[in-house]
Amino acid sequence: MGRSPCCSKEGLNRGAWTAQEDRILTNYIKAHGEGRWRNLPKKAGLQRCGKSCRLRWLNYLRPDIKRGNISPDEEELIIRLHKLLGNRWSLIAGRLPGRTDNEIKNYWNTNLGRKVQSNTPTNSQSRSGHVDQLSPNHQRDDDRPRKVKSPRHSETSKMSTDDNSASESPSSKPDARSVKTNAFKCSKVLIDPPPEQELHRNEDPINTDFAASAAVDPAPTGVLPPFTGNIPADLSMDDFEIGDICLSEFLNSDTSSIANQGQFNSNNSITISDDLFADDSQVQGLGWAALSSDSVPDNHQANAGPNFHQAFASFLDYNGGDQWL
DNA sequence: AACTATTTCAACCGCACGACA
DNA sequence: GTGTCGTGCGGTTGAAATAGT
Repeated sequence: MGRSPCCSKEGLNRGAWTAQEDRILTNYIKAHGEGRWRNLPKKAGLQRCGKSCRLRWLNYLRPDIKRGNISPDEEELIIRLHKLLGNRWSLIAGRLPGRTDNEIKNYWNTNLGRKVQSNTPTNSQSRSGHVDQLSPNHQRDDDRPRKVKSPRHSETSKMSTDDNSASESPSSKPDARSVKTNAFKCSKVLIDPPPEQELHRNEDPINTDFAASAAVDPAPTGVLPPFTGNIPADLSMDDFEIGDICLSEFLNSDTSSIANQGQFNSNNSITISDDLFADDSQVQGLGWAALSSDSVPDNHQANAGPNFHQAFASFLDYNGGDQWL
């Protein structure tokens, strides 16, 4: 397609940003807002590529960036999300307020990838091609003690942003949801379906065996049963497709908005709102997610096995006992 | 103290996608 | 339908920091 490069690279600064460049970029964006990255450097008076400006802002200068070490809770969430999503760092970042995809990617490559690998002795990384992205100098063959993480403040850019974080700590924004919210690139997510006997497939929407399945696993309509354990071990990444938009929307939504999209029923089925059916891609996505099938029945009611039910609940920050509707 | 090896992570790169003309 | 623009994504690189000798 012969695209021209995003900017002429001649005469542009590369490498680490200086405090002055950070200041210029921050001031410009505060005054003019984000976007138009290609023209931004020229207008702001920066000798930088537009992409570089965008990256610097998104990964470092934004006021809602959370700094400091990844907490154990965040780490656990990253592991769980990575298990479901693979290397879709922006999606994962969307569930970690204040964290960037770049930061999570780096953290995974330097810490979690190895940790997860050591916890899963056999071929856990080969399923979808992730957990194998360690660059050569990241690969280690033992469990030597790791260096204590310490700040790598350069004399340049870090200083300016530390000021930033000090003045606007994440704790002052308890409701910050995420740094990035949209991620549409994921084309396929694969999850093992629960064991066959746990799937209440809806072969015939008119004549389903809901009564029988509800008797096996009763739960009040509209209320998710508490999920206290880990993701079921038999949930893995094969044989099961989820559409892009559905999953990203689910993962980037709070439970209140999800409540408008679907409802868990007493028989472990999910009833999907008409709104979702307005978009075929979402229908397919949710259909696959709920049914491990590639269709959704006419009555908009899809069935999910208990395992999938629980996994979804956990990923959506479900807090036991909350009402979905 | 000096040097080398290792680790970390900010920044870069190429590509893909949606919007638009 | 085609090409371009604007943007976002995931993979990779390499400078700097740190640990080890």
